[in-house]
Amino acid sequence: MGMNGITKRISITDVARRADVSITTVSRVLNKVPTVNKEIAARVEDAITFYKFKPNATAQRLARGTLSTAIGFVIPGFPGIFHSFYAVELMRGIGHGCETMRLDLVFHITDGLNPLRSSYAGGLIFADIIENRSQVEDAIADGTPALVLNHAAGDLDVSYIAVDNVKGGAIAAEYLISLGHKRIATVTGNMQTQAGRERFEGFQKTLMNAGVSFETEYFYKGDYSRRCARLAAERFFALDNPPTAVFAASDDMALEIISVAMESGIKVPEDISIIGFDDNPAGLFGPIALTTVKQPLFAMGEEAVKVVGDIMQGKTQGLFRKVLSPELIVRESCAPPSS
Amino acid sequence: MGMNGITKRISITDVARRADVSITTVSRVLNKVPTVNKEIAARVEDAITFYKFKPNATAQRLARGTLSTAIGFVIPGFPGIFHSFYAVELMRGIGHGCETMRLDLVFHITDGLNPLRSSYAGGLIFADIIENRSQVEDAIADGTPALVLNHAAGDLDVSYIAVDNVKGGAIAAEYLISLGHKRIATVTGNMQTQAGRERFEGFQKTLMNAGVSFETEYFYKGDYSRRCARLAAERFFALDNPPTAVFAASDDMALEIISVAMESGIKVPEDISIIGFDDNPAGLFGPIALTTVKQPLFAMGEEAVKVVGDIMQGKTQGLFRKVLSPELIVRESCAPPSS
DNA sequence: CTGAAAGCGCTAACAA
DNA sequence: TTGTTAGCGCTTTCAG
Repeated sequence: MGMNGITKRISITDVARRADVSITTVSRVLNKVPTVNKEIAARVEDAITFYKFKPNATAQRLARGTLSTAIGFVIPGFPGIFHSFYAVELMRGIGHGCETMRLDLVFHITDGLNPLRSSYAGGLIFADIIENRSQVEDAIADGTPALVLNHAAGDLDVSYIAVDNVKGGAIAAEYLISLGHKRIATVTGNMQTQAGRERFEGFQKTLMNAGVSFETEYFYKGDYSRRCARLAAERFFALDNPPTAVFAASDDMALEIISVAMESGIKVPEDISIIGFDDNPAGLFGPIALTTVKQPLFAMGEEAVKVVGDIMQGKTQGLFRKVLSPELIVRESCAPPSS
Repeated sequence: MGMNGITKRISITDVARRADVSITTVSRVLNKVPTVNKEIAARVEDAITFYKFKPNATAQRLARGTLSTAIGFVIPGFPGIFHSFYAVELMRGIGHGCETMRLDLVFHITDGLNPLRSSYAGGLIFADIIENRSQVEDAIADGTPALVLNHAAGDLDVSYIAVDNVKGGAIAAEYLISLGHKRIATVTGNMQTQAGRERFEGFQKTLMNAGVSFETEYFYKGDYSRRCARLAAERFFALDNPPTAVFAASDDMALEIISVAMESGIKVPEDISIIGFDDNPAGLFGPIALTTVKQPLFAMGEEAVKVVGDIMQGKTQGLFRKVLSPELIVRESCAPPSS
């Protein structure tokens, strides 16, 4: 039970007084400058532990002139963002990057409307641009190093690391077509996201180019969530002419579709092929290993930190832009159509 | 294409010079002190936008004497932590709490071994204590306001908000017993966590007290993940004398067990009852709504911020300890045994 | 090897 | 209403 009382915060001066040295010397032992007399150093150490003294990090930064060592990670706070494999992988990558670069990681879950309270941050990483374009613009305006993930914001003067989602959608479609499918359905991602729109675009174009017709009844507008996927699956399966394959814009959705299929006695991949997007390890378990399109989320997050960190530290300048290629991962959930 | 060149960081002095006023006046308009002459204020504003001046947050803090306004959230970095509904709900609650208290949220994903680089933080919230007990002890030692979530750390001089997990396990067992089940299995959570151990303890004790025998073949040591749950389910279902009910220490696991059951043609709840833990909304979708034991994760996170924030701001002192009660949520996945 | 002194960029009395 | 003057707590020359 800690004793109470208004304990005034102790500072380097108190320590210096108690050790009977100057504050400079205390500062030296704090910073492990080797040229301090052993005995004096010991005395200082004692005083430090006596007072449980912890240097004021703010004052240190100001004196050292080190501008903020924190990176802000801004994520649109729409419900469910956290529950997506996408956001979580990004976080892990960013967390890891910050750990290795010794940067602090500050989270900002935002509605996108209020201007970010971002004064603490030396750099900003945006998880995507959804309704928060103005925040990105603010960052650009006041010169804060910023990078946008998973959204090739070519119209803004900002760095980004994105994935070629058009290609991703095309890869899925091509694979399904190559297997011989003609009746191919899709559940899209959230169409507010560039990724969602582009995956669908690549998918649809590829179908057209291959001369595979795309019925509107094979289209379901989703939002990456399992819930939507279930609804979509139920609708697809009830069709007079059900699809023989479906492309889901996230693995979570693909997995849910498999569940619905099994519940209805529809066999995967014999009766229906399912391909996902993400390469979520959850796809490895379950009844059949999921065929999917992989995107390197963790690596993106990690690289984002490196880029922004380097700009913050003045090692780099200018815009950094990179578009990564997604990759087909063939497992067990797709096969040629039987009907 | 930004012009390059070593642009020296501009400070309040530059702005003052350009607006031809004292830095105090600039400071005033920065802080929206109302007593500034309109015209002068406008001149200052101009200078500010001209230079794209942003006050140095570090210097502001030092001058204002406001100790850190950041709360650190420390989560053990074991693989999969992020993928659990548990961690994610906590995060949401904490994120929300910080937003309303206007505190910054700094994440620390830690292996538990290295002493936290936590100088930035005015307070710390620990997601649990797993292998990072020493970090909690450090915080206590240097007087950083700290709170542990989901772990009643009575042996440490620290605040906590926990859930009565013994009771949670008991609630699940009681319900199953009341339905008439005699062959009840369980997949536990990670036994490194207090929650995992206590849930099992409450479950087992209740069975014993009710005179329901508990076979070791009905026990599977899990880790909250779907993967373990699948393995457990496969083992349970293959038993000569399979259980008629199973208690899973997380909804994720419960959901996976339902999947395995359906794949094997076992009907839920007719052939087997399943009860989970968490009240994960995912349990609402899927083929049958999941019966579960609810714990108020979001609220815990939110309250934790309030507690730590108040201590940081000197509004409160002393230890705060609270144990919340879990609650039975009856839905469709449990029924009396048929055999 | 140690200490005095001058800031880091800003805020906050206190005067004017 | 505005400016002068001290600091906030620490680091860092520069002498000694």
